Amino acid sequence: MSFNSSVTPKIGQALTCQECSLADLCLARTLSPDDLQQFELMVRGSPALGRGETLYRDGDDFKKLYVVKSGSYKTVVSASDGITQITGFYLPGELFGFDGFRDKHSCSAVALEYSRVCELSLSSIDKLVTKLPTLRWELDRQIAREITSDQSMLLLLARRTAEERIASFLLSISLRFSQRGFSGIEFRLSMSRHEIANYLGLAAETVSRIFRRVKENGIALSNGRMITIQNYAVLEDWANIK
Amino acid sequence: MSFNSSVTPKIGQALTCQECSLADLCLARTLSPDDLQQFELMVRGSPALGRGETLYRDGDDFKKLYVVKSGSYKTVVSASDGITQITGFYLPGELFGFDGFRDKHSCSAVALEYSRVCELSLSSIDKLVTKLPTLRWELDRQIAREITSDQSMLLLLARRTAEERIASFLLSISLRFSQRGFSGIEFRLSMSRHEIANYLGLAAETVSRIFRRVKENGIALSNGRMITIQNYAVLEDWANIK
DNA sequence: TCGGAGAATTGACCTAGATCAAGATAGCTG
DNA sequence: CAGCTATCTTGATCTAGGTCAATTCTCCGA
Repeated sequence: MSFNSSVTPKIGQALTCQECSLADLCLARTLSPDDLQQFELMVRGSPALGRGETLYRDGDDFKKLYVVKSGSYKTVVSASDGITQITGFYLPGELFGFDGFRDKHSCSAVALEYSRVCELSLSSIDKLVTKLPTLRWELDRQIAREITSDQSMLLLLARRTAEERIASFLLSISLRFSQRGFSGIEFRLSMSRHEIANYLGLAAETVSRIFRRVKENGIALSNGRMITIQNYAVLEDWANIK
Repeated sequence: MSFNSSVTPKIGQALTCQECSLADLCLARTLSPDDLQQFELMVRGSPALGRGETLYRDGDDFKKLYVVKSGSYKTVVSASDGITQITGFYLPGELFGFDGFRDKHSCSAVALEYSRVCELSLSSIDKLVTKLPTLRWELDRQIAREITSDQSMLLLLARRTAEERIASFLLSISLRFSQRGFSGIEFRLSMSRHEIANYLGLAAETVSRIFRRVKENGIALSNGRMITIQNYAVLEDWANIK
C-alpha cells in the first residue's frame, strides 16, 4: 500500500514530508529542504492498524524505526510469567522502535486506535546518515530522549504517590497534544483506564478513584475518555513539579 | 594524569586496550586488532574518584561516554523537589553516560567506591565511526541495551513485590560478576542498603528484612555487604524468572 | 585499642493502594 | 434501537510495605 493512498489528506496523512503537519516534530525536523527530499525517498508508509493490532513483537528482528503518522501506539514488555508492563505511549510525530536497535526488539508495539506509521528501514538509515550526518545526530538525541524519559518514569514509579503519577500523566499528555497543535486543555485519551493504570504501576480502580478526586477538586473533568483540564496550576502542584 | 600512571597493573588497569582484561566486555569488543589500535588512541584514562565523588552532573553538557575500568558507579536522577532515584549501577566493562547523548546529561554519575573510567569523547567517537562503522553498530546495540534494561526495571518497579525485586537484583549482580570473571556466588556489594532500596523503589528497612528472609530460607548469606549465594535455583524462583 | 558516626537491623504500628465484589455506563453489532 | 459485552465506577475490606523509634554493628581515624 502506498504512502499517499488515503482519501482526504489531513493531519498526519500528508503526501510528502515537506507538506506533513508533523514535520517539525518528526526525526526529519533538523533537515534542510534539500536533505528532506533525500530523506523522504527513504520513508515508507504502511497499512493502518486497528486497535489492538501489533506492529512488531518482542523477539522480532529489528528492521525499522517508526514515526506515528496518525493515531497512537503503546509499547509493552512482557515477562515469562505473563506479567506485562506498558513502557510508553506514542502520539503523532513521535519516534519509536529503538528498543533492540540493530538487534532484536525487547518489547511489542500495539496500536491504541486506528493508526498509521511512517517507516524508516535500518538500511535506509545507514544509507542516509553517510550523506546527512545531522540526521544521525538528531537520531542520537532522540534515542537519548527515550532513555531520559524511561528514567524519569523510574523515579515516578519508585517514588511518587498515585495522585502524583496521574497528575504527571495528564500534564504530559496535555503538553504533547498542545505541541502537536491540538488542544492541551480538552482532549480524548486513546488508552483505557486499565492501560493508564498499567503504565503508572497502579490498579485500574485507583485510577478511577483519583480521576474522581481530580474532578471533585475542580482540577479536570473526565467524561469517559474525554478530559478537560480546568486548573493547570493545581494540576502541576499535584504532580509535584514545583 | 596519564592513563597508565597507576602502580601495579591489575584488573581494569591495563596499559592498553589489547591487554585489558575487560576487552571482551567493553564497547571495543567487536573490533579487529587493527581497529582496536585506532580505537585505543582515542581512549583516555582519568583520575580515580573516591566514594561519593561525581563524574558528571545532571544538566552538564554531554562530552564523553565512559566505560568502568575499576570500581563501580551509580547514575541518579533528581526531581526539583529533592526526590532522587538511582537509575543504574555500573560494573567494570559497562558503558554509561548516554543519557543526553549530544545534548545535556539528564542524570548524575557518582562513584560507589574508589573507581576509574576510560573516557571516549564525542569528537573521538565521530572521528572513529567514519572509519569503523562496526563501532557505530556496537554503540547502537549498547544504547538499545540501556533502553531494554531501563524498561525491564519499569516492569520490576511497577509490578513486582519487594521479594521479587531483591531476588532479581541479586541475580543480576551475580550474573554480571561472573561474566567479568569474578565469583558469582560470593561477592561484595559496593552499594549501601539505602542505595539498593532506592534503586528498587523500597525502604531500606524492607531491604534489611528481606535479606534476613533470604538468609532464613537458606538462599543466600549476607554478612554486611558480603553476599554468598547458596541456592541459585530458589533465588530464581523468588525472582519469578520461571 | 578506643570512641564515635554512619549503616544496618529489628520491632511496633499505620496507611496507601490492592483486591474483591457489585453495579452502572458506554460502545458495538445485528 | 435493543441487547450484549466491555469498560468504568464505587464501596468494603485487607495487606504489603512504609514510617518511626530504638538498638546494634561496623568501620574509621586518632
